[in-house]
Amino acid sequence: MIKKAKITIKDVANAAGVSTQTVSRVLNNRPDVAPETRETVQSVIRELGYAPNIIARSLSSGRTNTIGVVGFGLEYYGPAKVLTGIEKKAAEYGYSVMLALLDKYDQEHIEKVLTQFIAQQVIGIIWAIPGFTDSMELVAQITDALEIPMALLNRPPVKKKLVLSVDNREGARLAVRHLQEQGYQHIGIITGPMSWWEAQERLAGWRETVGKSSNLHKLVFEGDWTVESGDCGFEALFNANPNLDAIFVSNDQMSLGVIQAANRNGLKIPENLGIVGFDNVPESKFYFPALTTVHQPARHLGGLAVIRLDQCIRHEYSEDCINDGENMVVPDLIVRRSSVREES
Amino acid sequence: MIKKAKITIKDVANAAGVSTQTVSRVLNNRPDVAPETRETVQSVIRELGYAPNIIARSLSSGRTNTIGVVGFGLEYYGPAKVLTGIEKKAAEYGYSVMLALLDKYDQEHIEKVLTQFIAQQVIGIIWAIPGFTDSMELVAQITDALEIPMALLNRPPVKKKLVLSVDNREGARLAVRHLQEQGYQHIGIITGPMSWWEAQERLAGWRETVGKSSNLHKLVFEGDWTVESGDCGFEALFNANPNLDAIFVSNDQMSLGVIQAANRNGLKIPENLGIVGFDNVPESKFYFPALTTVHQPARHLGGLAVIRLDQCIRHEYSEDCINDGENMVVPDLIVRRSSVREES
DNA sequence: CTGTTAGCGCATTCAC
DNA sequence: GTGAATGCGCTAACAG
Repeated sequence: MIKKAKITIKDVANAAGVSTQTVSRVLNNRPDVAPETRETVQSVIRELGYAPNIIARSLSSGRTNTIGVVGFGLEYYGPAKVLTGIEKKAAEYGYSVMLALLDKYDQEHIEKVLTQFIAQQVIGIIWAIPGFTDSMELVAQITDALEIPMALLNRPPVKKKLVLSVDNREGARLAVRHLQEQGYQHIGIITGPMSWWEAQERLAGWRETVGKSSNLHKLVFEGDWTVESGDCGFEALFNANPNLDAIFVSNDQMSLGVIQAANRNGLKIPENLGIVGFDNVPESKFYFPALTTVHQPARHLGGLAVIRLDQCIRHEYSEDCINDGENMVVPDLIVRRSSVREES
Repeated sequence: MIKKAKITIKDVANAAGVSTQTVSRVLNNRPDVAPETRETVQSVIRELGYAPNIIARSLSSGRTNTIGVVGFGLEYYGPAKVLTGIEKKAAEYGYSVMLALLDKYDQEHIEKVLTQFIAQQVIGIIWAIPGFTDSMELVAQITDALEIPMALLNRPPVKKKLVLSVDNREGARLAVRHLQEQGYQHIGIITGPMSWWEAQERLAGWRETVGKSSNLHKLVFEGDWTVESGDCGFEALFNANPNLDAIFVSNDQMSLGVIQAANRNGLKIPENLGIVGFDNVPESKFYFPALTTVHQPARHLGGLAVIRLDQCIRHEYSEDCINDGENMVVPDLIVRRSSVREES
């Protein structure tokens, strides 16, 4: 495969009979070019099939238009949707997206990814990794030193940092209030792993809403997001609370486990047991019964991260005026069969 | 936020009392540097926290280490896993990954993405988009003109092109043969949209295996990958074939629809109806009953794409010696409850 | 409005 | 082994 020598701005300039500078102006849509000159240059560009070398442009101008995205657990629905939202909005804003996936979450791997992005001269970074409370310090420490605009997703607010999150606590409140309105009285919770900030927030929202009781802890089971753990959670909660009549389950996969465990035990949903999940994965609509669940606007969150990051990059948004409220996206409740008792 | 002036190779050279070339040599692990000099330079690099500017390196050397990945439908399990496989292997091989997502599949959008990648000087491209037969021509035409190593995923073999696929046909054969071995006699199929090559291949594998019959077409229902269409497919197939006793369903989501339709109609799985799905999504293990399904090694496919692309880039693998067999990854059957009748 | 000069940070020649 | 010159393709700052 013989490569045609790449055509450069110089070739275009020669062919058009102008200087490279003029071509550069046309490429960058500068106003100070005579309309005819512009036309001529543009037609030459088209004829030659010229495409500017972004690498050279970046080196010369001292800035890239690449944002680095650090992702995690793409095989899950939420993270994949966040990434989709990021990419779409980035493309719209003219940014390229460089992707790095993290699976180990220690200093070595974090530094490696960040070093790579810095070497690539990314103009901003989106840290699309769930907040694990056990490594919060580590991330803060490393990113503090960074002098690149950075958006952190789904973790507790940090002073002077751009953090964007789904309002998990409010989502949990919505779920529990709905169950209460449906007449359920003893509402348990299956949480995610407590090392996840999101899991903690959902638990907090539940706790706020169910009210006080001396035996609240008996209503809590810590799962690990898997279907299996939902199944276990069902068994454990019922053993501890024979009069349990509803469960707020912190994600949809675990809800599936609960549904199946309930079926196995001859419990009717929603008559004997009300269930609300979290995520609104596409399948949840087709669980049996259809699952009431909290919809996370994950895609919107990703898009918003790009918008804010862009504002930071253009110095139109500073850490000093960060207001948590505007960087919280609010989930909403999708009511389906699993939590609605028939009128009798 | 005051930016420290970026430190360059020059700063390192000055601080170490050597020339920039020597630093460059150390950076690139060239052999022709005195051990002591190397040590000195390395310690200076560490002290200053210097990180090489990859942009400058790329311009100077005339090659990047960036591969462009064009993706589609990340919110689905398969594509997300493929992307994960690509990223992991790319990182291992020292490539950066630039990601672009396509949702519209017309000439304009395709060209836009490709133009962007070329401008970014990517050294190779992975086209991780399902083969839609209605736009096969378009892609071929556009990529033919491209003089960049390129891997195409999950589409029909093209002469002189690097194409990597899951062996969908073999996957379907495995599924149908298994059903036959379990004693099922009348095996229908719910396909994906026939505009997808993967759907066609699964259909072909089914057809090869079920044997001849004059009324084969009555055993086929075209779905659209959604749970809903699985439900519809169940109804349609049973109306057309009262003696149907098994269905090969072309993905797991549709299988869920079938399972629920069967439950609703009082049909027992696997006693009255055997089901085999395709994909092996994590939930399929917890469907009720647990779903027998064809596991796609999607992650492996992504990794293999990087390996082959790397070989092409290094000219160790040429289009002339492409052998389809070695670029087909073979799925395997995960046998669970939904297709295994108890011995009586 | 347009051209000239300079330099981005690094790697690739070649000298020494 | 090491250093000096040169240029990658482009844009910024000036001059005209």
